[in-house]
Amino acid sequence: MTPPTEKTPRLASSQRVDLGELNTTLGFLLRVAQVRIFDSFYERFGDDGLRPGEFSTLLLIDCNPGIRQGLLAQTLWIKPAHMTKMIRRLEDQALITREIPDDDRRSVKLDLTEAGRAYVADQRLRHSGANDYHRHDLTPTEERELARLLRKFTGLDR
Amino acid sequence: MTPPTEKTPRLASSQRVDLGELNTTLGFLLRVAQVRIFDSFYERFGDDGLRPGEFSTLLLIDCNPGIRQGLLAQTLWIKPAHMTKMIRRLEDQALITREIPDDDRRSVKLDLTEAGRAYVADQRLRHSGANDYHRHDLTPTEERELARLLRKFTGLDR
DNA sequence: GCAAGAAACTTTACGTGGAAACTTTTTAGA
DNA sequence: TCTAAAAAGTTTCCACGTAAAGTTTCTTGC
Repeated sequence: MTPPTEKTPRLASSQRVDLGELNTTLGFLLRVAQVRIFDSFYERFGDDGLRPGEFSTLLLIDCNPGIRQGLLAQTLWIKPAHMTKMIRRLEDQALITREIPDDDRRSVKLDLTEAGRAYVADQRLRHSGANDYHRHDLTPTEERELARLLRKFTGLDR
Repeated sequence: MTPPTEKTPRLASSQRVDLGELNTTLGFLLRVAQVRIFDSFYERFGDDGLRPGEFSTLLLIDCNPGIRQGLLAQTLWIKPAHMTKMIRRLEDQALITREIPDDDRRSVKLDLTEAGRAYVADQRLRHSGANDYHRHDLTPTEERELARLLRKFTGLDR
């Protein structure tokens, strides 16, 4: 979703800046957190050309075979116009198949190919493997709590 | 930072999708949270044409008068090339002033104009005002804890 | 004190994701 | 059943933010 990004230069001993209320502004904190985790993602997966949106798309098709393209887009909060392009890329790489079902010929059903399943299995290992992709200062408990709060904040838990 | 965005259509009773491991994937959760909060931001501030990045930039200049442009960019994780354009826009609106200091004529020092200070004061009220911009299911305690965890996750607390 | 390199932006050109309009298929209403 | 409206994707065009290269000003080593 975000282009592979060059690191923003970060001074070893950056002058002190008063963040003021940004320190407690969720919008700001969420953005910084996302920049950080996306950078980590590209550090690990950038070589493959795999992007966060593609990764989550593949994972979701894997968990929900035959899912309709629109529902996929809604779930991942990806705009339909963008989803169309992403799906085409994945199809070009022969990772997924598109099928127009007879019961509704407007829609598109998606499935992983054999190669797609293998690819997902492989990337999944790299993603959850223990290395510095997940490096941060949170304890495992805090990490789970952060995930819980985010699910509640987003409404994903409902 | 993100363009004003049309709402992704969200079905009232969306079919159930198995999120699988995305349910505990910080990258995914952070992205969804950010989409959500940016949408809220535009709902409230979109009319003014004020964007999240501009808002935080103005806040930071307000708290750190005379801050250098590069340090501002580092702090907000905004790329220098983009910061240049944003600063120009804000200068065109006469909200800030750019000054080339004599002790280092490569750099740029930033300050709010009188109009800028008034504008920030005004928007700050709207931003922290109690209305549905901050609507979510978190309790106040949970919201503070979320902010704390995000600061720790990002390293902003160090 | 002069050249070589670094630092702090700025400019240009581009890629990604989005809004709006379009196509095709399905549903609803008369 | 025939037309109007809605639904699901797709296409086109555009804006935002980035990378890479360029400019000017400092700094450093000789």
